Amino acid sequence: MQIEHPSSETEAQALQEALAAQVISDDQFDSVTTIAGTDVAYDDATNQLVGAIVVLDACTLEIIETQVVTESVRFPYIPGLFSFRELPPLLSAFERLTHKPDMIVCDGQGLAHPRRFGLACHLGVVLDIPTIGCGKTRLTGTHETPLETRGASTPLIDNEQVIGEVLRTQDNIKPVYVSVGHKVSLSTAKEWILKLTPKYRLPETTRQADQQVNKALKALQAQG
DNA sequence: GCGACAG
DNA sequence: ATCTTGTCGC
Repeated sequence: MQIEHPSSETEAQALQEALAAQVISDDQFDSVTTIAGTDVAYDDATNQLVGAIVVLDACTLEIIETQVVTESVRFPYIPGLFSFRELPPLLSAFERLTHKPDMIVCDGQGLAHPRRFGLACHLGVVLDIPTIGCGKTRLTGTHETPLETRGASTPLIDNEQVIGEVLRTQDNIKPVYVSVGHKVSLSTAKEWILKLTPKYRLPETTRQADQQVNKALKALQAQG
């Protein structure tokens, strides 16, 4: 599976604007028994990207399957055009999965994006799978600071619209930025992120994917 | 014009 | 992302 590879920034933006119309921001899924996390890291020495998808049991959060791939960079990192860089390795990893997840939590924004089409939306639309965006830092929008208690949240606003939720996942710890990816409502996305953060700031899905990516990155650097 | 800008 | 200074935040 491959996405279209834009050859310019303008072309990429136009593609996002066209695809953004396909995003569904309501709950459109049945039961969620497995949930996956994704992460991508960059290796300076070889100019390659390492992408990982880890599938967890949605109830016990035990790991069911892991797939890690290493590929050459096809698009530079440009804020707002993040998905064109990270999607290729993630799609490759997804194709290899034996256990296709019922939902995916992405390491980045969904609708909380200048053109309402962040990585989570792009992955969700391309795979037609429910996705949630959960970023560590803000890309766009303004917000009040949520209370310091776990579960507290404030709306993320851009152009008079609610594009996401700033959610405190642990007491006195910096909040995360939750937004709709595809086929999952904002309120449902928020519930899932809370369920996936019983102990740490970031969702277990993201943490496991991050761990796999760094393990592969270390192995890559040990070679040459 | 300057600053800000997911990873 | 990664590294690092220094400590409100507009």
